[in-house]
Amino acid sequence: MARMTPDDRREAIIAATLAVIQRQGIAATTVRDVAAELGASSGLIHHYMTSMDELIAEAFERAAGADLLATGTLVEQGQNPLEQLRLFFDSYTRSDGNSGMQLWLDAWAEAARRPELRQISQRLNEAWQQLICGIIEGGMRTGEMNCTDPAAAAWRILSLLDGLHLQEVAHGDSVTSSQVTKWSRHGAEIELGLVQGTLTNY
Amino acid sequence: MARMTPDDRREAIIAATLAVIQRQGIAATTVRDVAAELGASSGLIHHYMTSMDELIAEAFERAAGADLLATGTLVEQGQNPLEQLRLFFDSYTRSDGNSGMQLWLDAWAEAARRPELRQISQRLNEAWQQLICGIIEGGMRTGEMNCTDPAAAAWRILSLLDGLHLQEVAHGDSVTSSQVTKWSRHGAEIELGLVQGTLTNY
DNA sequence: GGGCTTATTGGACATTTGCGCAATAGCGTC
DNA sequence: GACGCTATTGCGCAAATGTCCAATAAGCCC
Repeated sequence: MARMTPDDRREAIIAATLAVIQRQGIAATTVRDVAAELGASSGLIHHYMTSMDELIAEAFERAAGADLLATGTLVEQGQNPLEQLRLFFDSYTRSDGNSGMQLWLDAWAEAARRPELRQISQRLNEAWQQLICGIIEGGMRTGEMNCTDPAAAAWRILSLLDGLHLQEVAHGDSVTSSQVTKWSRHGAEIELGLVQGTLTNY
Repeated sequence: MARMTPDDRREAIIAATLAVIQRQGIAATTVRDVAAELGASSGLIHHYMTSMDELIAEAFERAAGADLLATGTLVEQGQNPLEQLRLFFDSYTRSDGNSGMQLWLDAWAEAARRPELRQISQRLNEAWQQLICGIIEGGMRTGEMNCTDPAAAAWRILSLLDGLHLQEVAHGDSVTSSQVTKWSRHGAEIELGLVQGTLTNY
């Protein structure tokens, strides 16, 4: 393997870890898999990461953080709160199918037993809620949206989305992808006092 | 180890498995751990269970099935759909703190890797949805509740509850237990056209 | 008490895992 | 071109895991 700068190599390792995690899930990811994905030896991984846990935590943060950033950037391009909310749902629902959600399922389950992972998972989830909350507050200022408690509404919208998406990813066909899309938007509509169809037909 | 009836032994194994799962999670549960918990040899486990997956699946089914049955029985005692819905929320929110939900988090995450577990998890989740759906349909007959699609509403109510509860169990303090209680009921109120406070103040 | 059925044992086996370490080789410096 | 630093290798090790199996012994029927 070509010799690299420590910084570059570290990035490459995280990227490779990410690829493996998205393919097999956190629980099934091994040092050897990452090394193979990287095209390097397993010893190299341990030269940069003190433990497997650190590797997993770092990769998860990178992956989940990237999704958040992507959606956040997209939302910013919306001209008004309603359009921002639509962009949010578009981005969230589309995010490369199920691999991203499986990552979250693993993270939530493991959070109870891996403190580092819990911290990251919690921080990112709160950031997602903040993103929605910001849109709602904007919508209340313009009068497009209406609710009594934006923070609570944001948690409900996010949780409904996660809860539905979870069923789709874990069980496949009891809740379908299109139902997740339709139902989560419907939930947001009645939550924010929007006319039915505002988020689905446009 | 004292010799037991196959039926009794099987029960004892499942109980021991459950204890280990609740202590360490599904992913970290091993045959040897279960044997130690049981105070027997590891070989005995395989005399009754053809594989580790079957063992996990059976134990999960027992625990999660019992919760469902308990809530279902409680709901049946409600005199009218509205009271049934209240009993449902009471039962769901109270169920022995977080250990039950952590079990579900493990199950959802592991479902992708353990086919038998996925099947059971899916069946039970659908049963929960059916339970809620039945209440809603009853409420529509009596005119107490109002919604366009009871099945979809049931999935939304369940998913919102799971999504919120998930945050509480995984992250501890970004969403609190009382917020799960309040917010999930609020979601059901607006979902079913109930007056605000119908499910929270009574 | 003898014999039969089978619950139970306890370890063997192959595989996989995270991790460490001595040896190797790539790259910059003089 | 030689030298030194260190990125990289590739194997080895100990521990853990699911599964299997021959040996053992506990209960039951006669």
